[in-house]
Amino acid sequence: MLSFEFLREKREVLIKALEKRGYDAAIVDELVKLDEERRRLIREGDELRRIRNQRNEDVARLKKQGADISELIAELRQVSRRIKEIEEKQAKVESKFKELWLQIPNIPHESVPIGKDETENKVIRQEGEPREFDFEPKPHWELGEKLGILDFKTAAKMSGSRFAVYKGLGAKLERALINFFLDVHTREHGYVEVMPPVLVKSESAYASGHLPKFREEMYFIEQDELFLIPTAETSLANLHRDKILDEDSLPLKYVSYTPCFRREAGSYGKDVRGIIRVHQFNKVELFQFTKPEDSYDVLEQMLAHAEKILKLLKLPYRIVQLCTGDLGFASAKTYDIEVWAPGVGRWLEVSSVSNTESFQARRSNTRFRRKSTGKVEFVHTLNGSGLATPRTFIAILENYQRKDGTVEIPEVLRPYMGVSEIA
RNA sequence: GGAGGGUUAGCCUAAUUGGUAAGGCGGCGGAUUUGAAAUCCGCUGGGGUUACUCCCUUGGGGGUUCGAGUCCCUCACCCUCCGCCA
Repeated sequence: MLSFEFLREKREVLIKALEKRGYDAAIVDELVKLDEERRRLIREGDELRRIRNQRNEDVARLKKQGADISELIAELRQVSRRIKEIEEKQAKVESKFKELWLQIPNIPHESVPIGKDETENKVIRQEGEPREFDFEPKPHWELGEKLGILDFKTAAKMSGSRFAVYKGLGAKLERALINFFLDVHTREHGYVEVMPPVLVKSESAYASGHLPKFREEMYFIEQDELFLIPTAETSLANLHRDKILDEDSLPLKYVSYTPCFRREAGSYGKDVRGIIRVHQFNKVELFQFTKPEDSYDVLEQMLAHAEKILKLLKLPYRIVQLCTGDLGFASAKTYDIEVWAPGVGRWLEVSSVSNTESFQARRSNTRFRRKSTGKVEFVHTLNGSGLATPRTFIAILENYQRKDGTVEIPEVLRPYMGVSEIA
């Protein structure tokens, strides 16, 4: 959610931002109209309430004196009726306004390149060289099935397409990755480990910005009106909802391992094989609450924290800056990290690091009191995967595969695995 | 699932039979001071307005009333106990 400032004083900035993102800016006119209507009703209602408050004091006083107040009360009954009418109108206008306002995405940071979709994202740099193979590298689903560590047939029977059963060293590798990620971020990068619920109420999904726009992307438990989270970000954005934090406590750094659930509606036929795109996956998520002036430095730090994992795993990757057309709804600036997967011959997104500035903080009403002024301000929130496991799993199988279909385990994972290869 | 108790501002705590939320702490600003402490004064969340001595805010929503923290209904969350389950 944005400050109303953008609707009133900085309307051109808002319209320009929407256009850059490829949104229809016509919604702004409607919002302006509703906002004006809303304010008109507030003024009208305030005036009537002021009269009512004043006259009610007269009622109390006169009643104590034993005077006849029946006329006054009859008059006030009228005033109350009008107040009620106005309040009803106002509630309608406000709910319409809010509905539209919640659909407005964040304003892209000035450093974000303008572009219409993911084809216009910018590759900023590449780290590590893709390995030269003296044989044709196989895709992970072939390697995984042959090694008996991934079972797609059984998963399809149990749960349908886009699921996988991990077995034996496959399951262990998955668990090793999660533990390795958590250990690096808690020990080396100073994050506090958090294990949040993976089922959340709708208001939490609104706060994180996943509702209303991504309703179709989330699994919904109708009986209890709960959503399965698509990312730990959804839960973590609510950690300090409706709180005023101490300035000294910032930045607050959290790391969470959670399963993530995505319906992948509309992606039929895309990445149907293997575990590139699945309905349920594991992810270790970094999340920070910062002061506004620090958030862009923190964005770079978080990118480095996520990169550290790939460096330790010795996997080649590249950093991509998302253009305005591909930027996430809540994000003002995002870097993606893509790892090289030689078996499928593609760069795969394993992390997305975003600064939402105060966008989520407004929705979640998360603020801090600034010591120098004593005033409350919204914090900035940032999130980044550190990392998502399936595509890291893919990259390990495909990059560390041998000609005979066996896979070497990266050095740093061996203490977690207890073995040096999957054969 | 059943019974009872609770939710007041950043935190803590009040509020006769319904008369419009009182204090304390913390924080910020100011006065005083060589500086600090102490003391005193003001401010403290949201909104509207050219502006104000204006409006709103007692967990959410609704109702009764001229007027609701207070009475009624409903929902959420927390605590205690019972039942069920792990």
